[in-house]
Amino acid sequence: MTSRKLIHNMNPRFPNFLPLSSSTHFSSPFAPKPPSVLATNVIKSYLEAGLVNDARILFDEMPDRDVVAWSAMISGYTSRNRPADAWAAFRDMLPDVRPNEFTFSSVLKACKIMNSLPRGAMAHALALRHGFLGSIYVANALMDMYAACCDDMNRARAVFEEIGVKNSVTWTTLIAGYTHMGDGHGGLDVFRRMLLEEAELNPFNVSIAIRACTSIGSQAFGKQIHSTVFKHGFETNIPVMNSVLDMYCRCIGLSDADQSFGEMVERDIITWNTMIAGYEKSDPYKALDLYSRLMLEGHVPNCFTFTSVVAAVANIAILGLGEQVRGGVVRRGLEDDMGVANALIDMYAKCGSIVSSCKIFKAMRCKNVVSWTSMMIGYGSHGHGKEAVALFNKMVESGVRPDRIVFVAVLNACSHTGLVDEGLEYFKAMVYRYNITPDQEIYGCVVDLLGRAGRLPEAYKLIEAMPFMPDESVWGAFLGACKAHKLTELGSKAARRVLDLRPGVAGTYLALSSLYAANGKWGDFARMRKLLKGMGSKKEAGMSWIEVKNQICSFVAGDKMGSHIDWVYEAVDTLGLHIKDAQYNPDLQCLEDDLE
DNA sequence: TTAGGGTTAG
Repeated sequence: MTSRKLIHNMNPRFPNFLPLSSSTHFSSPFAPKPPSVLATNVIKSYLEAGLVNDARILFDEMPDRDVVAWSAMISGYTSRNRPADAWAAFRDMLPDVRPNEFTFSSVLKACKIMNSLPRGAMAHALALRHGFLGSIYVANALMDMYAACCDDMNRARAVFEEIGVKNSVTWTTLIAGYTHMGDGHGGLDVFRRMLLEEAELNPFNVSIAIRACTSIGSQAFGKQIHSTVFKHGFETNIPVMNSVLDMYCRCIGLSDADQSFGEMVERDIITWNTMIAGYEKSDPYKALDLYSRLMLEGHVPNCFTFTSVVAAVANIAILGLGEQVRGGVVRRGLEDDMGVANALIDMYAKCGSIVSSCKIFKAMRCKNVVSWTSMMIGYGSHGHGKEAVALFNKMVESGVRPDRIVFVAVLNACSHTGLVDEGLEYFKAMVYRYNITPDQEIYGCVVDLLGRAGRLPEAYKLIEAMPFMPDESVWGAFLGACKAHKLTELGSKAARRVLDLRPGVAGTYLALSSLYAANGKWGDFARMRKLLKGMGSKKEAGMSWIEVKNQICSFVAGDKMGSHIDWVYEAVDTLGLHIKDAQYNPDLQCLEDDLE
């Protein structure tokens, strides 16, 4: 039966409609239901089936829409991710029908989804006026809304403290509020208080508490809660075990995660996604193996799966493999997902095809700050610094607010393109216009920016003015610049600071020795080399790789690659000729350092 | 006849 036909059958203007007479008694279970109840039931069925517009048509044809019908419609819009329609319906009902606690809990959820504090606060005021703040449903929904819409937990906390008799949802909502905001310690504090007040553990509060442990990297608490999982028999609950797996992947180790994964009797797509994300960086081949296995077991990969699988391919950097995975994305109609598209931009750039990155980026209908950043980093790593900087300006023009990571990208692009003054302007804008507090990474970028351009006194001044102790990455950038510009005095000063922070790092001694060599200080050079030999530790080799027929061949300076080494040196000679053609005199000293 | 909390990415 089509929805229109059904609506006609239900409509009081049609003869087959059940009439509502004053003699009808509703107390008996066999008594006919009033029309509004029947209509609301049909509306609910439509909403459950996802036929939101049909539900609305029927709703609009109802002659007497009571609070239940309105609440069902508002709740339907909210659960079908149409929060603006839910809010509009809420406003429309107010002049005629008095909302109840069901209405408020649904509309507050809509405010949460819209991330709209003004609307949420208005709903709060109305709930107060109508006297529904005593409802635990309304109070919990209010807490949840404030946790999602505010920058801190103060308002959510105030609502929580006002609740006389808290239930398990109250506790879980507050713990989740802190944890999702990034305050895992706050979440765990509430969890501890919950235990002290002898509230019961359940799979909801346990899984969010594990997530809180993961967010603060607490192995001890994480393991402790994992043992609680067994004590309470939650090891068969999939969301709980998914949290446990994620905690092992991020905080403890992949082999432990693997063990728990193997012990799970039942798994869902999130289980597989968690493991794939866990392996994506450290063992991308294993991540791809899991991807194949999940499909063999009958699961359907989703956008989360592909985001991690595409990232794994980016780490392997085989373009052919990337094209295959992209085929899977397109087959499942997921190419419009923002997360997947962002991962594809990064993957293509890392596989060497910046043109494909550009195509994906340009085809995106919606872009977020990650999309712009991925494209900028792609341009930067392909030597197109000016394009990266231009993209930053375009991003700001399009109304996207830059975050700290975008500034890392634009500062790196400026640094590699020699746009020093522009880079300094971006640094100032970051601090004063966007109120982003620079961290070690940002200072490292600015030191690198100034250092590459030879403006080392300014770089040194900046380091001295830092409001916290510079770490080895900041000093490392400075040392690199001293080496490039052959400034021995400043360089050895920087090296001493790096060694104070991280003693025994071979790379620092190596950088220092080449600095001495570049300035003809052979005595100091010999002393450094002797020290290095005595340390017995080696600098981590910088590795290069090339894709040949879908296979990756990696090599380091001085590598013996059998018969292939001749090809490599031939290619290096050709490059050398090109470099000289471009009127550049290559510095071969650095090559010899690496060969030591 | 209408309402609630947890897990995966960038």
